[in-house]
Amino acid sequence: MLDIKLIRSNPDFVKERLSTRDKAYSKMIDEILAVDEERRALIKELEDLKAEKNRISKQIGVLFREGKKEEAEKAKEEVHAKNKKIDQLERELKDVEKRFNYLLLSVPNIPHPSVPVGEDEEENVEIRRWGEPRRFDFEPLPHWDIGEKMGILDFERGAKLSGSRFTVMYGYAAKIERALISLMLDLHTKKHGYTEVWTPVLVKPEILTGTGQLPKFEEDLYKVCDEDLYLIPTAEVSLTNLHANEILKEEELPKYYTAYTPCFRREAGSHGKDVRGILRQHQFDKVELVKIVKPEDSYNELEKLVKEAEKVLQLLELPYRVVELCTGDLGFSASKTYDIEVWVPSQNRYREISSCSNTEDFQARRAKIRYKDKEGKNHFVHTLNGSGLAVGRTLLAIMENYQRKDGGFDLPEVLKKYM
RNA sequence: GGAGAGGUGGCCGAGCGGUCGAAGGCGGCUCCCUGCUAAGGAGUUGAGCGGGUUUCCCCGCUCCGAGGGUUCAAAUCCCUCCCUCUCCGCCA
Repeated sequence: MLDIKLIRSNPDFVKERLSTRDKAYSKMIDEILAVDEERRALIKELEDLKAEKNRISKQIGVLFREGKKEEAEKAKEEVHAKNKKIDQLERELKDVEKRFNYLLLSVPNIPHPSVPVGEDEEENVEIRRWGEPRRFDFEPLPHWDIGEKMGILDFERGAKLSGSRFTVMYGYAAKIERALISLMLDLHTKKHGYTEVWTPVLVKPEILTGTGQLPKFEEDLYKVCDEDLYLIPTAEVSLTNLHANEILKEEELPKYYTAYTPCFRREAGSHGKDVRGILRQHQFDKVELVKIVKPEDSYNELEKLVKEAEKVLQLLELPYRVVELCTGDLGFSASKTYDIEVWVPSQNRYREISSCSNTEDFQARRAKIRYKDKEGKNHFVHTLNGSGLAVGRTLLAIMENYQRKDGGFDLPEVLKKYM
């Protein structure tokens, strides 16, 4: 959520920056400003009335004590009248506030000035590459062929149990999945200073509002029936909201959290995209990294975060590149995002395996995560998140990059001790 | 799921219709005392929003688990919900 004070004091700046995402936001800002004005006028009127009412009410107490019954009764009537007006104004304000909040919650974050301006992923900027894509002396197979032939990936039965984009894994594949999770968690906790966390995967709507998935992206989420709970699309949701509505002490920062969780996404709007294999599933495993830091540190921390995620691919010796997302491809909550893309031989291109973002105070403001500085003043923290990494996609990358001519595949050296 | 108890400021804990944003204690901060430390003394110490002044000062509104209700007036009374604890039941 953007600071309404910023929108109020500098609407042109906000519009200009948001237009690099999409031109349509300009109109939205104007609407917000109009509703905000309406809202504040109502608040002023209401508060003046209440102040008056409170004053008289206190008097009534005094009058009764002094035995001035008649005067007290007269004052009662007066308050009665005020209450009627207050009631009406309060209803109006509630309406206006609802509209105001919805609008404000629907505005995306302002891209950092360093983010390249562009329309879509075509205009993302490659930052660096690591590793050489392997040259095969045979035609490399897609992982679904390898997996089915080996009898370790079962798409048919996945569909039987749950529908399309669900997969069953047996034996070797299931075990590698588990080994990868351990490898990643060990790396981040032992080498990068993260605290391992285990979280619920069902969360309340306000939690998803905190990180930005709601109210705008409800169609991407699974909601349980009979209860007001949603399945998390990423552990970023649970981890970041750990400190929702808290005021942290300055010396508690930074906080580094990592968690393995399954993630659930409806993949609405991705019909026909990546339908084969395990690249895009409704349920997938991910090890997530979340940082809660002081504002002045957040961009340094973002660079570190990307490198921490990259380290996993380096250990697994999988070739990858890092790209910086352009304004048009930036996620709703992010100010700046680096994607890590792993080499996928069967597609002859790099595919996203991690997304690392600094949301600055955008999520902190929604989730009310603050810290108290040495002078006792409260500030919003900055929150960052990144995949470290998407586990299913890592498995897929291993299967394809390490595949052999005989239809099997080798195991990266580091993984062997986890098997 | 059933029965009971309870949810108050950073923490503990009093208040049970007006004088309560809330006693008291602990903790934090400032000052005094002190050769230093400990002890002692004095003061101060919640958050959000709106407005004024424009800086860190003032004014107003709101917040005592959440939401409703009664009342001129609710932390205090009533209703609903949520959460915690104890016991029972069920269960991986």
